[in-house]
Amino acid sequence: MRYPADHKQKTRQRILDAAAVVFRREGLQAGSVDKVMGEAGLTAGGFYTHFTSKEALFAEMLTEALRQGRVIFGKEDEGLTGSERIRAIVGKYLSPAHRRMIDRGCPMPPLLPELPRAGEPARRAFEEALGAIVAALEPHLEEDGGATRSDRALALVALLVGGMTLSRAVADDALANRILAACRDQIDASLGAKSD
Amino acid sequence: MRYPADHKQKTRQRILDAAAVVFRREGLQAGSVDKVMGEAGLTAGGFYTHFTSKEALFAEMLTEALRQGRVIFGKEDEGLTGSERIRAIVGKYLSPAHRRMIDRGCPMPPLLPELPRAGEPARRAFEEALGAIVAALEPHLEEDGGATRSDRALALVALLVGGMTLSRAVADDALANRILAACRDQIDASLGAKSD
DNA sequence: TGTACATCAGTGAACGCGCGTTCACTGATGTAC
DNA sequence: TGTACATCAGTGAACGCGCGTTCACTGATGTAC
Repeated sequence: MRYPADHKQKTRQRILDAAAVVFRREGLQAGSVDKVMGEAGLTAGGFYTHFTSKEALFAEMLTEALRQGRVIFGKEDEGLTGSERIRAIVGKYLSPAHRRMIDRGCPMPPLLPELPRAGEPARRAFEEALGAIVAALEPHLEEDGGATRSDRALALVALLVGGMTLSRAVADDALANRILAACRDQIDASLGAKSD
Repeated sequence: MRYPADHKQKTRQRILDAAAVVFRREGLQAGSVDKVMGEAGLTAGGFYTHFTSKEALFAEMLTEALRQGRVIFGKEDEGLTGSERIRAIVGKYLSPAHRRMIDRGCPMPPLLPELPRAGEPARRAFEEALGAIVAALEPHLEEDGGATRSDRALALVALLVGGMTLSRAVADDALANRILAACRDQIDASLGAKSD
């Protein structure tokens, strides 16, 4: 090998990182190969020595972005357990800072609606990631009536994703923050007791 | 006037109806003027006698689709009140039938993530519609601790939108239905008492 | 009633542009001697 | 150490295509007489 062994691999990773930013900001359609390569400091032509197609890049980028998110769900505030742990995660997720940070934030709110239009690999990647997120959350939740802990985790993820999506869709900042607070309060209440 | 007075207006409405279908199915970027006009049985060139731009069509289509949805939130199951009314609305919203019907269903799950990328008129249209939806729901909800009834309505909408988005993003039907059921159960529990 | 005409909603070809993808080439790199 | 060479990641021009938008035109319509 005439180049350092990891040279190509590092470039590939740079393209993946750029794609994560561009696709979250612009969506699957408007996030073009040109824009991704430009964000990575490269030209469009070289793209195909690293990936077979734009669709393949999207699926791999989604897999990795979800894996990073999973780590956050799993590791953040590791000292805490139970409802305290859930409250800490929810507080960070449904925050104005996360709302503003579309292109570095959770990939679910901007990209999930693209999945019904995207290919099978992207959908399967998401299913797997969702399973891992649920697995990370459910030890800290309790059963409630007929609802298992993983059911409660699924509903929690739905509320997080829906709340962030709604909040980002409105133009008025005060309303956006009210939406986030309302969702946090709802979760607080459902965790029992300690509502304010 | 050489044509019937309402001829042009009916065509305009046909284009709006076609746009509602095409944009929900394909998104704002991939839903082209050509496709919309084709869906309406027309050719692309005639579009600009009815609308000034694609962006203007999107904003007007969104306004109308949300208005229709608002009517459903407001009028469906008018005999019922309180938590029974909420349960009826939630049952229809978080149903497998609605999950399958992307292009005739609620415009929020497929289109809200486009709004941060779309123009101001579309965002304002959504804010107004969200206010109306909240107004339709809140009489049937109760305060809980620090959360007002409109806060609870906002969180409810977030859970509906998030649940449907998650459900449509997975490929496996059984998992999709589990997600819908988990969200329905979560809402049931938060309405108090009558959980199963 | 029948014919000539004015209207205008809609057609279809054309525009400049950016898309995803291909491919002949370049030039920085490390190797061989 | 210095020079000639082989490698291959990345360049940039080109492809066919569909986009949003424009505009000269068409032809079905209702009106006038």
